[in-house]
Amino acid sequence: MTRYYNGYEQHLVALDCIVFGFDEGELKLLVLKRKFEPAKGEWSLMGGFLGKSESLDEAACRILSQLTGLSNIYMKQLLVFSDVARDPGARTISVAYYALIKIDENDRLLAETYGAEWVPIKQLPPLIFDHSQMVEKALEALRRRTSREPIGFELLPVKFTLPQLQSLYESICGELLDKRNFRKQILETGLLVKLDEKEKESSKKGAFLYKFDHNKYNSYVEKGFLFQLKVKSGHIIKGNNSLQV
Amino acid sequence: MTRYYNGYEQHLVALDCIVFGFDEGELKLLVLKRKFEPAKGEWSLMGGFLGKSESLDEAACRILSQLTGLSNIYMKQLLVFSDVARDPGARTISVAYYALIKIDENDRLLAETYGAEWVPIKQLPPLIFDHSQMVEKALEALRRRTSREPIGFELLPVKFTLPQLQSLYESICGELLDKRNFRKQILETGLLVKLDEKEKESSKKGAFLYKFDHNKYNSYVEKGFLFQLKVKSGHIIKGNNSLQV
DNA sequence: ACAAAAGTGTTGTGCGTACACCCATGC
DNA sequence: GCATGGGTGTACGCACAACACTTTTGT
Repeated sequence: MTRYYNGYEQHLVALDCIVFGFDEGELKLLVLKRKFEPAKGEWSLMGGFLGKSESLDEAACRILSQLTGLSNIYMKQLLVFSDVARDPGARTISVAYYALIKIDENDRLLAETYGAEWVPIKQLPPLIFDHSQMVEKALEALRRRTSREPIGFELLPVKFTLPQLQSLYESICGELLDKRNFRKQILETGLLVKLDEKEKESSKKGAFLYKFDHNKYNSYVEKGFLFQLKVKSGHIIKGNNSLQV
Repeated sequence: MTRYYNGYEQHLVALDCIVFGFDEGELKLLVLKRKFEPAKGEWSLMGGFLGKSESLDEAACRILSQLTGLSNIYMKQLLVFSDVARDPGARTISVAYYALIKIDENDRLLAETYGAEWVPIKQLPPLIFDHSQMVEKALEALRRRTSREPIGFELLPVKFTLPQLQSLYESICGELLDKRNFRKQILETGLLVKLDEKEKESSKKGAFLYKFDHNKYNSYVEKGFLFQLKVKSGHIIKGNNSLQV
């Protein structure tokens, strides 16, 4: 390939990955103790640098997989951070990605192996550089997308109960929702398939398991239907305003 | 500053700017005949490279001002494009920005001076590289933002008429709107100030001019109000489905 | 006088919201 | 038998969509 554009500045291009998971009824974030200078030992997002022969999307997947062993994950570009002094190690620009993970036992072990940790988003430690800002932006993006598309399902196991789903939505919006309205709305979409099994971990009665109908969803999307999941505008119900994500 | 991160690949970081304007009742885009190789002479967005001592936001402003003489513009980061082969001139990644401009006579001359041209978005010529994709994404972003915040006003002169405003919204959503519903909704926000002047260019009767109340808007935003301008879901009225942007 | 665009109100209905009680089970 | 969480239906009010005629003025 002929080289044009000689004489222009070149830059280190980093990627940082905000990895969301949902576990024990809480929205969690995967963070890592940084293994190199500068800021070695401090909490950080999963990061790495863009290589010569890969797109950013590819690099993001590679980095996530290198640092956690995870693959096949819903990932999305968020925003580039480019303050000249954002990284004391060198002038870098960093492209933030966010990822939604269905945490399972396997992933929990993997993350541990790699020294990563799932931290409830309400109890995040301070992160290096501008990583906390990145998390803030990612949360806003997650909220916005959740109200437009059913991406919440990317955070749940294949089989899940309605109370789990509701709890997930509540964690994301930071508001408590009315059980009956929630169930009505979510079932009305026709995108949930009720299974014949019950989950009996979290209650004596047990809750029915559902799965998300990806095929139906995709065919709706092709037809141009939009899903405005209306759960966003739910109201706070029992004086508990302290639910903050 | 100590240098860390040695040995990682460095990259050319380009910026491309999708500049929207609204003129003669149409949504338009500012495009440019490229002045250098590769693809010299073909239509392209306003572009340039990130410098050593500037953030992307700063670079975007600089580039827009260098290529068109425009400054003080609403600008927003859109998305990074990073396919390895996206630019035949060299491996570059490009950060797309979009800008909203109040076209006035002055700007029209400036753009001409710089060899830029305002083209109706319905009649865009093919653009180089992945620039057409960028425009597509920018349009989606514009539509989304328009339904959430009153950014449409960034595209109109300080004083504007309601028919103009409606026509702008129609251009953006690609749908015709009902006059009465539109006026009711938009006036109900309380964000428009009716002036004592009429604009008489486009009709014999003349239409009252309004201005947008930025102060009121900002104070609402501070109080945490959200503006869901509901115009998005307007319906097509007179069988004219051909309005496509 | 007529063409062309600006301006103006009302009504129906569907959706979102609020709300309270029974059910199944494990201990 | 009781505590715990799962599951269910209805009524009200509002906000959105549909809809047609009058006004002004330049030619």
